[in-house]
Amino acid sequence: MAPDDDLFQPVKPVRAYQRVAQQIEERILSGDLPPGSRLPAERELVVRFDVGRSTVREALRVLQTAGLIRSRPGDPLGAEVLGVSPDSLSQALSRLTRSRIASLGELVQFRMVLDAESNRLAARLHTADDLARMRDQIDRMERLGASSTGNLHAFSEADALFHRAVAEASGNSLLGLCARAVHEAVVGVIEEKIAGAADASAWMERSITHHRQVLDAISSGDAPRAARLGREALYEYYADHVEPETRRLLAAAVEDPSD
Amino acid sequence: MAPDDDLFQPVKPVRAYQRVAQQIEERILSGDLPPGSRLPAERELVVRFDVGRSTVREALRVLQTAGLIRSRPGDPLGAEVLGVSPDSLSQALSRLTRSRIASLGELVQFRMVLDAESNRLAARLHTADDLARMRDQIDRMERLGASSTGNLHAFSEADALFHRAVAEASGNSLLGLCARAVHEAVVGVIEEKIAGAADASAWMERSITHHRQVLDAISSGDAPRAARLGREALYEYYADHVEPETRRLLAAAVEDPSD
DNA sequence: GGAAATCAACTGGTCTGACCAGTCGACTGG
DNA sequence: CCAGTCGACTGGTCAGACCAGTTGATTTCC
Repeated sequence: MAPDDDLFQPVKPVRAYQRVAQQIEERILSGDLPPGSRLPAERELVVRFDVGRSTVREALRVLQTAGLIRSRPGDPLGAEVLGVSPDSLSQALSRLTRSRIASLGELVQFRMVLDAESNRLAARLHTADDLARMRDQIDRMERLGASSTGNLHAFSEADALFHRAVAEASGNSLLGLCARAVHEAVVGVIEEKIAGAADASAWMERSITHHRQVLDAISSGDAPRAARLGREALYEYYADHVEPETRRLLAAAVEDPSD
Repeated sequence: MAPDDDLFQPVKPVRAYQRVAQQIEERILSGDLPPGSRLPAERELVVRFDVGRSTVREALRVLQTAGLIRSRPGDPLGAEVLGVSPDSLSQALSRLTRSRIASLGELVQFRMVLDAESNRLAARLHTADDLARMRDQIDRMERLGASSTGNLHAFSEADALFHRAVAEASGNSLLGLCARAVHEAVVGVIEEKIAGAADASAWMERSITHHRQVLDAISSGDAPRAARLGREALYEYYADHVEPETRRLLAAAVEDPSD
């Protein structure tokens, strides 16, 4: 191996706040500071790291932006460790979309891929427990839908939990995490545009039917059908809301002849 | 619609630095501050926003962490606007992995899904230009491989450009961006463990062959085959390096009967 | 004795003012 | 015309102060 010019590399200055943030992040990611535990107070960190308070605060700001910690004025226990969350993921995705680097259509198509693959893998690798969790959420959705109080919040929470159960069954948490992040990014982009557009109870009805079909496909191990159902549902739901010029992307993604 | 209790929602305090950061981010994402343009100096922002310098600095720190701006001491022009970059995406993914929320196996499996879907869509939607770009990179890889100088850096750059070309052809930039982010996260996790392990020139040889096959499948519109090739290559390359207990995940992902 | 009001000791959020090392452009001396 | 100097910036850091809010112990009042 010829050590041509890789021997010396440009040295980049490391700011004090970076060293502080990195040390704390290391402790959190390694598990030394589990979620729920508390960081020392800012003024305490100042003496421990031997830096100024502004430096500590910039470090904490970075960690907070990354969703690793949360701080609240007046809390005598110090900042709370949250652990790793997909928040920063969805934030990054939402930025990509809002800056029009990625269109809404791409976002939805991306989620179609993610959901379809989650469903496919879940159909293959699920356990009885996984199926029970999914069934529970569908039952809950049904109760909420029947009561007609229009409690959409609880309904979409059950929906989220269903998807989480599928992601767990798939064995790949990344798929579920990313799907959730994409979903949040989509919501952040179109927001109210959909919110009250359609008749809520009719929509809930359809949603429940769809979830039942997915559960059926997964529990019977029909991977291709589970995947296709995931894609179709998203297409049906979002196709009318994406930019016309990207709709063909969705169409290409939904009509997958391989399954 | 029953406005039960959604009428009033808990009000959450908005910090001064958040308002500052949000205003600047808005200008960047909207295009008012295109990449390459400059922000006013910190002390200038202080008077414009009418806040303290620490507040301005925390706001800039947040934006810098998100990869939206870059600042350098002494620069009389102020912080440089970078525009939206996928850096924060890969950073978020890398954190998920390092915290062992996502295992290496999941990461690789995730990339299998991403690459396979990129290839699949590229096989359907490619243009002649796309194909030319891919061919260019393969040619470049071949020249680099033949010269046997072992310039791995340039080789992997050509590899990255090939994948970017595929992502562009697929019409979904998100797929490529995420794949790249995952790739960086994987590299960050196993790093040298692979670097000099195998014979470099033999590996380049195989890599070139694989890329030729993918290009062939894409240009002939054979979507299922393109997808399968993408999965298999990753499996072949990484299977030995993931944790044994997650290898079955990879196996489940690679042997997709649907294509 | 027990519930309610009070208070002191914190917390994080913000501001001010200062100093440093580095960068850059203009000025200056050859 | 070029090299060196110098001063006016920059961002990075620190110290110290004040504020509003939370908290828990203390005191007050029924």
